[in-house]
Amino acid sequence: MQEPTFLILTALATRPLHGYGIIQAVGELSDSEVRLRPGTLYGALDRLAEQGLIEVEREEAVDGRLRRYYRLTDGGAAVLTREVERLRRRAATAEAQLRDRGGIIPGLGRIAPTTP
Amino acid sequence: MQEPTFLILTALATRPLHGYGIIQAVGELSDSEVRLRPGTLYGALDRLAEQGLIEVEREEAVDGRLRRYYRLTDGGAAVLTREVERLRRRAATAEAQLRDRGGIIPGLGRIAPTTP
DNA sequence: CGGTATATATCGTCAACCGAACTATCTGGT
DNA sequence: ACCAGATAGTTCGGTTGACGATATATACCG
Repeated sequence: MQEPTFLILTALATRPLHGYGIIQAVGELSDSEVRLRPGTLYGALDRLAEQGLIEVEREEAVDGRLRRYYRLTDGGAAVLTREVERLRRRAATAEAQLRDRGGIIPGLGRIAPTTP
Repeated sequence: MQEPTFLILTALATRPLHGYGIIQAVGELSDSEVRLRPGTLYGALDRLAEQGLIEVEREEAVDGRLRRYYRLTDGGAAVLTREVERLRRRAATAEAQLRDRGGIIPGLGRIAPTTP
């Protein structure tokens, strides 16, 4: 799962949102690091709905404009939870490897100290 | 950055490795969850070298077969470090959102405003 | 009256990953 | 002696998902 998809699920975790609301929520959740584009969003929305991770909660007509609200399904929440654990494991593994940067020589121990 | 790329950099963090060694290391680092394919690896290797995140350390001819060892550059280590922090932040954000699933906190009521 | 914000849809493109096939050598088992 | 399997690298074609751009439409503010 890529970052935009992950953030869409994250945004929908607390409450149902419509497309534009998701774009804003993702911006806030990522400290404005990720700006979701419409092309990314609506493609992802269709895909995630097809996979059953999200579903249309309701469709509202506000001033003649359609607002389609999406909700995270239980299945989607489960997938997101697993993904969170996955990210944590990856981060921990990489950090451990980075701490060993410089490497060791068997029998001699570390030659390059872990530079703080 | 996607998972295979992330794991390649992770594998190279401790010591230089040749292509096949990277495939094995990624398998171990991911608890056999990720099996890197040659097509993924060699494409990523070229790309990462072009970006300066890794570099060819040396080329060894063992029994007539070439072994090309790649090393993580300082720039690559910096990028990987930033990526680790990014993953942690994403994981923390998603977890916080998931905790709010349903949105009601007993005794306090809803913290975040409802759907606009 | 024009710019910004709200809101959704669609198009073509590109990067990255994936599976598979191919070559080649060394090692271990039968 | 032979074959399977591990080691090691290259290449190709296909698919997915993200991206940028564009289009449409209304509301609000200065």
